[in-house]
Amino acid sequence: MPSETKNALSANDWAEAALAAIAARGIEGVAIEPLARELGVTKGSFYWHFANRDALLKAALHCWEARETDDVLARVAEETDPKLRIQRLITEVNTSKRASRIYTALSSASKPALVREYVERVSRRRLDFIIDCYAGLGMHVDSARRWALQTYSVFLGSLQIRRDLPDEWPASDDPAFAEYVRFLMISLLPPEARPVAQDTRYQRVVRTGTS
Amino acid sequence: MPSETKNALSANDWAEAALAAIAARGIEGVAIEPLARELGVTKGSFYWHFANRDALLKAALHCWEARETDDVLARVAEETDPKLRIQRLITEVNTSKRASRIYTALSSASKPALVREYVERVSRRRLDFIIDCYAGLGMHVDSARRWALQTYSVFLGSLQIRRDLPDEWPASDDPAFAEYVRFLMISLLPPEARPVAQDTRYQRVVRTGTS
DNA sequence: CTTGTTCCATACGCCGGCGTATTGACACGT
DNA sequence: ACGTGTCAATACGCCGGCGTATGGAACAAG
Repeated sequence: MPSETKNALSANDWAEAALAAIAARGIEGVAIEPLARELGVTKGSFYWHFANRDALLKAALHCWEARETDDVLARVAEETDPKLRIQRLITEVNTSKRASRIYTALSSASKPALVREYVERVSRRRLDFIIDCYAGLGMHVDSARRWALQTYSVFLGSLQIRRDLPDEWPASDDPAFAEYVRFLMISLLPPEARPVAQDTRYQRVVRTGTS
Repeated sequence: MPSETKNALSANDWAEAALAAIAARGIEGVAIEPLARELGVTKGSFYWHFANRDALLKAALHCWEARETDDVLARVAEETDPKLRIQRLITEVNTSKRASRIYTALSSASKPALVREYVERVSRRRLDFIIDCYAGLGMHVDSARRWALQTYSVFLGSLQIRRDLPDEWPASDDPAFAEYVRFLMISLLPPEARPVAQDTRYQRVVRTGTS
């Protein structure tokens, strides 16, 4: 019987620690002995739970995929209105720093082919989801694909900028941040789906030549 | 006298090889002995040109910064018209795979503080340049900043997507690629600066026709 | 009290990469 | 011919991480 009693470590504890290590030190930072030290144990523990380092990586990637797709996408998918869905996607730009660090670390990893497999699957599921969001607005597939590519690019690029230039990125409580989100709400939605209220100046700008 | 005669290796050769290694295997892939093997020499050569591994990294980063800012930005800056400048920036999305791999590898690197310093400087110079482009269109600084953030995000995100989902990204000769670039040309320019010719086609595409 | 299971510690051999020290092979001026 | 400077090969010690082997503590069941 697996026991969650006592202070014994579980395989999941190791996987979580591995994810933390990826976020902190990259994929190469997932080393057995340092992790064991952090967890207050020795390698002996690890090799009881896992066959080798690759098995640990696989477990960690499994956790990551679950959280990064099933969880996040399900959270956004709660919103049934396609327009509000996209808006929620945009605000998700401000996700945790940890999540973005893990993503870039995995994306830049070249060593185990295993990693690329997970990254590709997660990316594809995300992109497909966004394409569906835009398709839900009634546009053609090709068009939805373009809009989705742009929106996903903005999402990924924002994570990157927040990492590379943390000072340039407005904090969540900064009015400039809300301003930027509103800006994206307009930019990343096709004209006929754009929010109609708020800033009339934006509307005047956007509606040039239309109507 | 430094000699470019003979088949002797120069420090620059090592720096270039280091950049190639970063592109291929990440920052951790910059290891002296493997690099020496690739270059057909041994460590003895390396430690004559450099004090240690960090010195090599520094030299490689220096090359990278020069190429990634001075060169690229200068190439775009040839275009004096701000609108055409931005358009040229957009087409630069399709830069070399190697450049994007190096960038993500460096950006995700956590170990040497040296790397972050270079990444931050390059990123800032790029972003400032884009902000200037939009400011050149006559918009306010705050607005230019928002547009620039969006455009740079699209740029970075596109590199990421090309890496994570190479299949989803249209090839340069694919008509879908030209289509997407035109789409971005419109999306990433404020309405009053958008190309007029394509405007009607854009509207037709966006309309939810069933055809 | 023995026996078995679960979880971890210790000790070991191995390998790859870093950095140093020493030596050697050419190239040149004198 | 001889030294001097340039660039590279060889050999060595070190360290950190991987994986294995073995032993042991805790605990439950009989």
